[in-house]
Amino acid sequence: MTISMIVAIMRHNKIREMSMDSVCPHNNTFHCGDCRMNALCLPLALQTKEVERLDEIIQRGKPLQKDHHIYHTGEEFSSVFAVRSGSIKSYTISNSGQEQVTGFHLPGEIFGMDGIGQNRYTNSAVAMETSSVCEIPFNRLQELSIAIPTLQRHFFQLMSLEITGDQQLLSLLSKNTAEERVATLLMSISNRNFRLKLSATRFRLPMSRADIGNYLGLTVETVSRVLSRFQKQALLKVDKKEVELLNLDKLRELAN
Amino acid sequence: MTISMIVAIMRHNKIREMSMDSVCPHNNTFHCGDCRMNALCLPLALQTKEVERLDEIIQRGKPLQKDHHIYHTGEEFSSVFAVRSGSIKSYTISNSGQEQVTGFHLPGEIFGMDGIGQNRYTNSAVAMETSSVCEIPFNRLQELSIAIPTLQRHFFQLMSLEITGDQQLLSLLSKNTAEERVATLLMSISNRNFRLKLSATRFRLPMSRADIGNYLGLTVETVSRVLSRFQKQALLKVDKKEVELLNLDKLRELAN
DNA sequence: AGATCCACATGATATGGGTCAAATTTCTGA
DNA sequence: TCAGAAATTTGACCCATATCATGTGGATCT
Repeated sequence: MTISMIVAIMRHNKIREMSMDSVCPHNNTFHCGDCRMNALCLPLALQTKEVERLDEIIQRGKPLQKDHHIYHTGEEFSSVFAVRSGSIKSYTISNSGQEQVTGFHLPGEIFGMDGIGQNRYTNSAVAMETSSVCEIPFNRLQELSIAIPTLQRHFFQLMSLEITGDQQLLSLLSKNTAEERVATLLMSISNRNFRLKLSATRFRLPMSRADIGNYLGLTVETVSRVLSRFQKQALLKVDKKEVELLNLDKLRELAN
Repeated sequence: MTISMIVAIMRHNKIREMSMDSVCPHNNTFHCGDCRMNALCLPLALQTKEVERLDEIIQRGKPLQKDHHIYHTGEEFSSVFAVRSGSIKSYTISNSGQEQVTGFHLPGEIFGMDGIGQNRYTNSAVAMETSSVCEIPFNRLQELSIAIPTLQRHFFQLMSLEITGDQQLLSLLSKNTAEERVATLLMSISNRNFRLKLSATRFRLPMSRADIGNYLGLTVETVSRVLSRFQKQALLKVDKKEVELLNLDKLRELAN
């Protein structure tokens, strides 16, 4: 028995396990209507009947282990994805061959929209921890958008928000110091956790220091030093990936 | 006669002139079908009949003088715009109160999509020279997208391309040197000029050095020094805003 | 349990581009 | 056409962050 066979079996078992875990008792499928995320995710702004139609096209609960890819740069685009649990990292390989982290995706967030423009993904997407995602075939979503104008509008909005988010990040990288950048990322995660009804002050960073640095245009060393400095100033406490924000006001001020 | 009156008259004459210049002989309106840009702009990928329907909703040829704004940050979103002639700059005011240039728009390009997400423009848009733009009311465009799925798809693609473009810029800012950044911008403008069937090697930079620096996350001084250095290395010739690219290979290599 | 590896932390040093200053050129308005 | 303002260039110096080096603790494999 080869290693790849073992991996395949493990993967298969994992899929079973995760599916069971989220299954609707009577018919073995899981619905957007039942998902914890439905107030934040695509169903947002849809009516019950419409959610049911969206439900039909979504392939739910794809489970993924840490470091497993959802798609790679250059692969043919077919779907966008919603994070159901865990966390996903998007990145490209820049012209000069280095990785560039372009985003971190938390539950309820949609990713993969970069693939629409050229009909292939420009980013790769990888699970930063055990995660599950819903797959939304884009052709079906387009059709449905014609039938449900609210959905079309909502999706235009999502893409627009991605644009403005990237532009804010541009501004951050081009005008702000290392401390401001790190504080901004911490506040962003804090706010997104709050939206998820999780603690805004105590959470686990799903990404490595290297990913943080890459995303913020800094080196690992700088990220590490900034976190140490923040801890010394009692702005927060870090222990490995666990963070506790102690002085939200000051951090918010840094993040501005 | 006051200055503002003279300006008003000049402006009026300018409007007349611009309108006349692009007027359809029989009914005093200008159509997408006749526009030089129609192979690059929104009508791309539409059939003749469909272009006529798009035509009906577009307000064409809004003329603008240098430094006139099309919209400001925070204003209610209503339309996206296409550049017909001239060039437009998008920028936001960052949290810390400084200007952040987020894009330069050349003829055939669409801008204003940042407003969709929050129903207000997050950027301001200003003419960098005498320009004209077509206004596309977004509600009408959405309706039309339902009737013409090709248009819906095309618009999704446009937005996705804006996302990937911003992400490439992120990578540029976070990983590349001043020389690489400037070379990348020059090659970008060169390529876009080529697409417009203009010279790829000799053109006028519509933006100031300050705008270039701001866009690329550099100071004016650095931009100026890089251009001088490039000239010393015979990669190009700059005379004020006129540029002639002399060594495309080397510049392309820097831009990678 | 020991060996290996990897993420993270921290110190020492180097440097690209920022900052400040000043000269020069170009634009603008009367 | 001229004066003042604005944009650009260039030089000198400095600093935030990169780079290089080394150490430490925790995880993984055998």
